[in-house]
Amino acid sequence: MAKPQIERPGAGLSRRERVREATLLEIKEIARRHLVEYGPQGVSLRAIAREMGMTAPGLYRYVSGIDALLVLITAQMYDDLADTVAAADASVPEHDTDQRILTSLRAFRGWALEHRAEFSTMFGPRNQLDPGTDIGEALEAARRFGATFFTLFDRLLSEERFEVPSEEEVPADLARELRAFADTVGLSTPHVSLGAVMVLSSCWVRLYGVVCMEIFQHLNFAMADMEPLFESELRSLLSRLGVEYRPFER
Amino acid sequence: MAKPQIERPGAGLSRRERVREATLLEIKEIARRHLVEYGPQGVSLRAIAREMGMTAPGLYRYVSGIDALLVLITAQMYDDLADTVAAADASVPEHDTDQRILTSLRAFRGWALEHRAEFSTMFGPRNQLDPGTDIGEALEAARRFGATFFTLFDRLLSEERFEVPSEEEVPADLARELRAFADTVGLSTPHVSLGAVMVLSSCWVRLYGVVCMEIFQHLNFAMADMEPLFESELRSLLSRLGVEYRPFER
DNA sequence: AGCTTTAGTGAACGCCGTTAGCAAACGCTG
DNA sequence: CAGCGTTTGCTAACGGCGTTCACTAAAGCT
Repeated sequence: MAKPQIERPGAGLSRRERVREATLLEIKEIARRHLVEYGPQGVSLRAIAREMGMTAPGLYRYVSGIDALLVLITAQMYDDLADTVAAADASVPEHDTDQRILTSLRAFRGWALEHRAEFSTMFGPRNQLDPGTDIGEALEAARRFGATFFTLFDRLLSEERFEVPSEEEVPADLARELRAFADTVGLSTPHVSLGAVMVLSSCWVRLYGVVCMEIFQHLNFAMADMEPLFESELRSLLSRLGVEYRPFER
Repeated sequence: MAKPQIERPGAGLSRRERVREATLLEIKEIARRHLVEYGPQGVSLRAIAREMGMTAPGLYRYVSGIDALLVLITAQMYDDLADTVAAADASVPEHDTDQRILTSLRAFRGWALEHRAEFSTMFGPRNQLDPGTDIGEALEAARRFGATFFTLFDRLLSEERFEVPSEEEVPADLARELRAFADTVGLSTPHVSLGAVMVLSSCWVRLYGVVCMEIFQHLNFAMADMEPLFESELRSLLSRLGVEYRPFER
């Protein structure tokens, strides 16, 4: 009887590599849980090692330092968020573009609300980590997350939902920056004009603003529930995009 | 010859209280400098004490702990920012409301750019400090800062620059929150309608979003200079407020 | 002059990140 | 199976941190 040759996670890896991958995963999971429970300051190699039944120096076989570990889990969290948004998008019938957009954007806020600590480290200020720390992995994951939204936007664009500003309406200096932006994120296909990129940027900035404002709690001294304000911004934002707003069904 | 009885800073305070106030000030200044130079992690009581030629426990006569110190300097920074914006506003002829608004908002961004570390601690995520830390002082300073902007807005409102949404256009749940907000910040004078508060909130969220995006560097992997995007948002934001946009003269 | 309040110190505790040297386990090769 | 390099994890140690406590010395008041 031949052994089953199914593609399992970790296929093609030696036993050693598999167990190594597993402990690295455990490290990241515990680190993320500590981040949630004790805040960014509360993530410490010693505490993680303690919980795993080993000592701190041992972790250096897996991670080059605490900063690198934080970068690793940040990447993980971007992937998590991207998956959540993609799942929300996929949960709506394919043809109903309006509802898909709505659901996706609300899923973004929803994830942020349920993962405040994570969201804060992902979208809050970059604390200066000592030079030499490879940030590439997190950047790559952030790019994947961004692509989730760009896909949504691209669909709106191809459906010609909203009026796209002409090239003349985009100031020259802004045009240069938008071009660089579009090139980097892979939005430079022929049918995506600079005006469209401008609209996208503006919308993204607004979404980012409301959600940060809520998660970072900068209005909570005066406003108990931020959902109505979010929905209001969402509505105004979507009207710019030619998407029909529908109230949130609870 | 009678001694001059001029109102000096620290008047009415005993010698002891004056020198105490001075060292407290020195502590805060060094703390803030360390924040700028070494980041939020780099602010330590021991380092501050060392620089002052004393030992860390001595600082506990002035500050109840590191968290409290961070709250103190945060308050200081809000005052600093408020002063900067107010000065910008005052630097423009009184009658030229449009230019005063423009200048003030640009001053906000300008201060943020020149004080990234400060801005990040003020407007970034609230890191959870141990319970019992009095956050009141910073909140009070933040309120003073907010008042700077509310004054600008109030002027626009009284000049009837823009169309104010009617009460019916404000959803009920949002209305409740906006009312609470207006009450807390002292905007509940009769001539400020709920629709006006809604417009103000929306504008503030957008300004906050674009500046955070720039300072926290969440687009800098794809966009070198954020000024054009800021100016573009500013323009669209001001058009909503019925304020004439004028390009930035360098 | 005497007494009280205050400012600052030194020692200590328990955290933390990180490095260096060492011993055991693992897994491959002959 | 024996041998041997590689990988893994440990202990010990260094220096830094926040914070508490007991104590001294100075400052200010009566």
